[in-house]
Amino acid sequence: MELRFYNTLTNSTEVFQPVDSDCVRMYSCGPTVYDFAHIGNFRSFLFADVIRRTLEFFGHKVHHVMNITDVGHMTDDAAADGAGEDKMQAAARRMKEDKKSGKVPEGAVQNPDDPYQIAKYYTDAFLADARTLGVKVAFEYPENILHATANIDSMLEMIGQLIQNGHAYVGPDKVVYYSVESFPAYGKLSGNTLDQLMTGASRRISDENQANKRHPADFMLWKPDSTHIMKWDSPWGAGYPGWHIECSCMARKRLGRDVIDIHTGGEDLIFPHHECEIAQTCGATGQETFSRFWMHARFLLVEGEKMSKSKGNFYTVRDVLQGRVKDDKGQPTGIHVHPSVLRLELIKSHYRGNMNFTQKGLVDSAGAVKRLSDFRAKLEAATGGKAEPVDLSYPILNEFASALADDLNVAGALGAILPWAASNPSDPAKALGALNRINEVLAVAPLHPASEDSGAGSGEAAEIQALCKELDDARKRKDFAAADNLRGQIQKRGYDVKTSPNGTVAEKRLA
RNA sequence: GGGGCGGUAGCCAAGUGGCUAAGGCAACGGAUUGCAAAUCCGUCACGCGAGGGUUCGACUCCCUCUCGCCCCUCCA
Repeated sequence: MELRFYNTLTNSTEVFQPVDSDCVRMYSCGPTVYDFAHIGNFRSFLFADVIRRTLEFFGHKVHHVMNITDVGHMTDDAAADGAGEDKMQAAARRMKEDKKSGKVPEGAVQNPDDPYQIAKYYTDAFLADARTLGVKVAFEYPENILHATANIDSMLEMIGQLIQNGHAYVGPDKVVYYSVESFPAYGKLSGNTLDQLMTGASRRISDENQANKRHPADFMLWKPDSTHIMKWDSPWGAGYPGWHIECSCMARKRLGRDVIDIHTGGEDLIFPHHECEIAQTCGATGQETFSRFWMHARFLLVEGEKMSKSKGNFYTVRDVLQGRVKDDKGQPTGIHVHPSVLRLELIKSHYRGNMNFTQKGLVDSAGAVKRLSDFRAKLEAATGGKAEPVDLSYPILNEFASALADDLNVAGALGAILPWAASNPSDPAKALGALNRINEVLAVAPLHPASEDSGAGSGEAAEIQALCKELDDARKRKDFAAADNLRGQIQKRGYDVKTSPNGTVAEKRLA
């Protein structure tokens, strides 16, 4: 089956073919580790995960690499926003407050003034969240998730190559800049052209800083700064690297190719980040192409609005999982969300449209996850767990695959399998085989055990069971008022109450 | 101002130049139930942001407008 992806580089949907047929090499822009990653970040990471899993579904071997930005970049290279505080310093300040208030566990970060400790704290949190949500590459740390600070050498090497190739220069301020005019293709990815950028509407670039550059769009590769919180020796003085260079270097180094297959990120990274990466890599390698495909996920909205801390709709993964999503009255629901539910919620709509994250959507996704899980349980019961492998000629699998092959149409794929998951297949062993393959991509059923929810406490489970027993007793003696009351109590604690042949059963709600 | 993406029922969300515009949720009717839940059966867009144009025929192609989102500053 032909795989087609929308390529930001050409603004069109193209048939995907790897450069080398042995393996697809893809790189995803990962998180900065100055704070917890939020669900918008994870929409992008999960989008990359779905690409990877889809490629694997179609039989490709995939080498997926992601970066962790732990260099203490300034909030702005040119201090144009007035603050100009180093992000790592800001994190340190926040960390000290959080330690005082007990938000950071005792001993988690010994010394907040050590940027590596802060980076480690948030890196660990990111990896934990990513694994909880089934992001495959997170299980390949540290081989395929690379720290920028561990790769300064290759950045220095690439900067040297760029100077040598005439793509970079040392400005009067001793800063090493990339010369965008030396790279004619600059702007191809984003559609921006140099003259348009020059007259850019933002006007937030300081004149002082611009005076040192040959062109206003020239960007920093290395900044000598002996006062910076994180600094390394270099031929251009002790300092730190520009933001864009790490991805160019680490993709090349770890993937072992000058030209890779797929590069992913959020839509905001198209310009300047990815544009600059292309200029750097191609400037250094002399190739015309850095990545054949550039794929970008649109932004996530929360209840129809931009996510922002001031609006109170800013959620981390753990906020959602631990029931801190607010309902329409602005109160936390208190209902723990199963990771599979959040995963599905964040991947279920097309990546090229804005996604609206809502409490209602979460409940919706919980229903879908439950249906798929119940379906699996039914098939396993019917077959004793013995699945028969099926190929793409199996009708449902074919529909599922066709949708995915068409620019990652997850919603279309779900449209095919959800009614199927409510049916009674005549060949349960084959159906189970199909479900297994489908789940390689979706990874939502069975519910993976990495759930923090599983620690709900055996005490609670026993209590709920006792309440169910009481309920059954009440029903037996036809004390329906008491029964209704007990049912209400159980429901209030986040369980669905069901009547089964073996008496009342309570199931924890998934969202 | 420039570059890019999107607007499909109460909500989420596919899709196609021409059979009856997927699927899910919600809602409604029925079976079932002490009542519910779960489950099962059924109903639910004469319409695809607005207006033009091309066409035998467009929601799908073209133009204009409009709304939303991202970027031109760090940001998934």
